[in-house]
Amino acid sequence: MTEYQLPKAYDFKSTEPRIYEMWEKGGYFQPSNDPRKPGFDPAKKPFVISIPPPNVTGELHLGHPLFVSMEDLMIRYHRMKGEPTLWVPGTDHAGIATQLQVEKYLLRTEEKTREEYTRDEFVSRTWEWKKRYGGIITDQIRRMGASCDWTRERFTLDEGLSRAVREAFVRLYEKGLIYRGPRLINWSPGLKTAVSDLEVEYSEEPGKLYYFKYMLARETGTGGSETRPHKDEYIPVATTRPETILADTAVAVHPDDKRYKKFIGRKVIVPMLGREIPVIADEYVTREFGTGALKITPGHDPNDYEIGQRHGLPVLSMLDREAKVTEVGGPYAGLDRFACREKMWADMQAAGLVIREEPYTLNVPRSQRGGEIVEPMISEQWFVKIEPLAKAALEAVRDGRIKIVPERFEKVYYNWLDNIKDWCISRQLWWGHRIPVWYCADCGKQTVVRADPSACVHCGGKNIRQDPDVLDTWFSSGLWPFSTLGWPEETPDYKYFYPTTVMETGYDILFFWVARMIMDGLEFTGQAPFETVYLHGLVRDEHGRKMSKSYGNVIDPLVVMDEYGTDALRFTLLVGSTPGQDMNISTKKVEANRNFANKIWNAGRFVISAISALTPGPSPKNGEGGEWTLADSWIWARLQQLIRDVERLFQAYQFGEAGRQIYEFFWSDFADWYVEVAKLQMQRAENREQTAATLARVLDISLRLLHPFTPFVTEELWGHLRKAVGQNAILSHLAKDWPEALIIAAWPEPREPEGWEDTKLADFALVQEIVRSIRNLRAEKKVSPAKRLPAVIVGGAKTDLLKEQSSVIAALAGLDHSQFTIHQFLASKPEDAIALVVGPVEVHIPLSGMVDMDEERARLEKELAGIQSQIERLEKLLGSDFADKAPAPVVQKERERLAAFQETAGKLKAQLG
RNA sequence: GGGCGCAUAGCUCAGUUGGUUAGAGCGUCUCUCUUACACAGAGAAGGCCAGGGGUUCGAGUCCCUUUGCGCCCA
Repeated sequence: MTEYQLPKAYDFKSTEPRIYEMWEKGGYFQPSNDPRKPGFDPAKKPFVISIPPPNVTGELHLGHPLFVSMEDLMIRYHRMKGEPTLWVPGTDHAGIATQLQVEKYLLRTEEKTREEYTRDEFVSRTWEWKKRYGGIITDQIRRMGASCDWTRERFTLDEGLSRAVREAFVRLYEKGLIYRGPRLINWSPGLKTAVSDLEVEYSEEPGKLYYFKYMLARETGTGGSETRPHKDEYIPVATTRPETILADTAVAVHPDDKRYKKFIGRKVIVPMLGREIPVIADEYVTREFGTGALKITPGHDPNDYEIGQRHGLPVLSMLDREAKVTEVGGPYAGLDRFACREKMWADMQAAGLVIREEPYTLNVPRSQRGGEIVEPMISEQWFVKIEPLAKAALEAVRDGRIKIVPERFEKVYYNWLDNIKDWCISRQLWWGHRIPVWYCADCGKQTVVRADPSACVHCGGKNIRQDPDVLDTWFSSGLWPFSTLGWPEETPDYKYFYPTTVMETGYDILFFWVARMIMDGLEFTGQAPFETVYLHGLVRDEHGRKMSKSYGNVIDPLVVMDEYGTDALRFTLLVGSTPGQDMNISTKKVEANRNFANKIWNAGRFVISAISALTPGPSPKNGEGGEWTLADSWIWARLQQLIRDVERLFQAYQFGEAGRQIYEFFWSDFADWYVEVAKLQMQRAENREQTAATLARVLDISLRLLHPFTPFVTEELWGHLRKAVGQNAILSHLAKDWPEALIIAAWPEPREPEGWEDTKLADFALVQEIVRSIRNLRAEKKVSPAKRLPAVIVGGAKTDLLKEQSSVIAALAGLDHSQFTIHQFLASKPEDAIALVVGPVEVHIPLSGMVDMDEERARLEKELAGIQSQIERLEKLLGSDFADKAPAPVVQKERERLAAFQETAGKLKAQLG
């Protein structure tokens, strides 16, 4: 018989790496039904998640542990259910972020800027960098306990995925869904690249509204006009960006605006430049805003661009790629955009064109990456014509092929897709998938092909040059659920594992990513890429603030894991969250859950020691061991209840609630009550065997239920339990179906109640109530915990039950066996005793010398008053329409409660009387 | 401007087919190192579930509305 000497506290530091290695080496992360292996059965439905690929540059922040915990939870649950389970890991090349990071790195190490390298050199440096640092994030994900199949790990820039990108681009191009052209896009002057609408964030900032005069051009008799301002005639105009005046091509007023109606069709003169531009009428103009007249700059404002399109206005670009003024700006050419603003305004002031300026809150477009102010400007870029894709994506959610959890995000999704604009997919970067378009210098046509061409497909000319731009990273991410499985090849993985089952990610990338995956999935594979989208909330600090470095409230998950262990962090994230809702996290919570892990550990130690203590001796009574005790039945009934609840909650994606219930059960029912009773039962030879068996069974099932939440401590402990049970001559039969590791142990399946449960639950609850009320009294009367108290219990109808449970009550409440009696009735109440009434039961505690009769009377009266008010409430309730209209069982329950209160009241009155 | 979320104990949050004077963790107060655990055990205090109206026999839960905070889209 092995003696188990488990440490007093759970040591996660030495456990976690060892357990993870065991899992990974054991091949448990690979699907049980693998199309790459013999004996594969294509008929079995797999459960598949593809990881939201983290940026290869990124280091772990709290968003990662959240999704890792969620997905690992789902994966482990389904794996334990025996389903073939695949979680595909990988990373994303994160074009802009990585390029910036590498540029910084090269500047630091080699003191060279990107431009000092050739493109090929730079890209190969970036690959080197990726090889060196790209594993950091995946190692961190491993540390979280992620059970993903690392043999299937992918990277968006690897060969297969690049082929997928190429295929997708060419297909869209051939279908006419990709086009190139000058359009108004968001330009990031610092990064010198276009960014998509989604990559721009708007922030409210204090600024100014500038009012100035648009002088009307003098009208000449011949109907023309000359560029000399009319003396007094002007249109007052307000703008937040005076420098853009340089690219104005019209002034617009509302067609019904009495103030300006007369000017419509005339010309005004662009300040400082003297160009003449028309006054046009457009209903877009809000008469109430500013002066009611709007300057139109189609080249630098999205709304103006549209108006310009409507009116056929010319488009001028007054800024270049570095946001310096172009020759359009005449005397201002070469100035920086902000310097130009100041100089313009000063010059206009001098020219008498300024009316006034006033403070104004601006909505400043800033780059999501780096935060610099983004300029809307005209640029030649590649776009995806999104409407047909969006329509299909809308339909897939509308008709239920894809379900979004929580449901309210479906509305957000619809709203976004209904108003979607074409997607700008080209980026002026070096790191990424290069656009597969070659321009022919001979015939001027484009060659767009799957394999790199050596000649123009139109004229055969060799003089071709590939487009220098790369694709938006999200273009490749959108293909992720199927490109990672081999698409466009019909690989065995793709055929079996696609479509995937759940897409789990944060609601903040519903548009960026989820919507695009759905569009791409439908377009390229003809299928929705997943059945369910589960969206989690964002992690904030303990007071609900966004975590940010400047705030100094960032919680580093690695530090947290070092201090409290991975399981504690996982459990905190899982239990503290509700679908789609942001969660606040604090190390206090993690600490509390570290304590829970320790609780699991110690309860386990106790169970294992109980099992080890069970030696085959002279058989007490019969070979089967004793009958189940009340506590045995109770804990078993509670456990079965728990299994049913957990199953229901898992089905509804209520993982947090499921975790909380398991926690409650394990700590409050199993550890606090059952284990305490079990200590007593273990002392009695006739109960010993089935007690140890119950401890082992309940712990086993609890560990299984907990495993998806806290995989490390449960795996470690379960290993010890398995060994202890397996080595035990009496109990080894319990473990005969247990596999070699918990990660693949069977998930506890819910079963229907058998009918005996309610009575046992109620009976044990009564025992608990009695124990609690005695403990309460002890605390109130400051009775030393060591002191054994005498007691007389009057059990009435419950006498048999209480007699049977007398040793449990005595042990848990600290009663003195030799002075503890249970009676059905009692003719006269004990002298000098305190009376406790617990439902139908009276407990008398003789406390000689400690009973103050007045105080005692007051206590009983107070209790009676409380009961009386309950009785009144229930009598009123049962006398109302409630009795007729509420469902019978509900009414019945209340009647029973009333009866119980009345009984208690009667007993209390008897005490007082 | 449109949409969404949140408001429950001192703090952070649960509470999903509406079932009857509301739960947890942390914090606070009292006891206890009782042979699984002081990362613990026992006990206690603490809430007109943001305000108002409605539906219902019954509302923290459903509907309307007001206020405050937050987010998304334009």
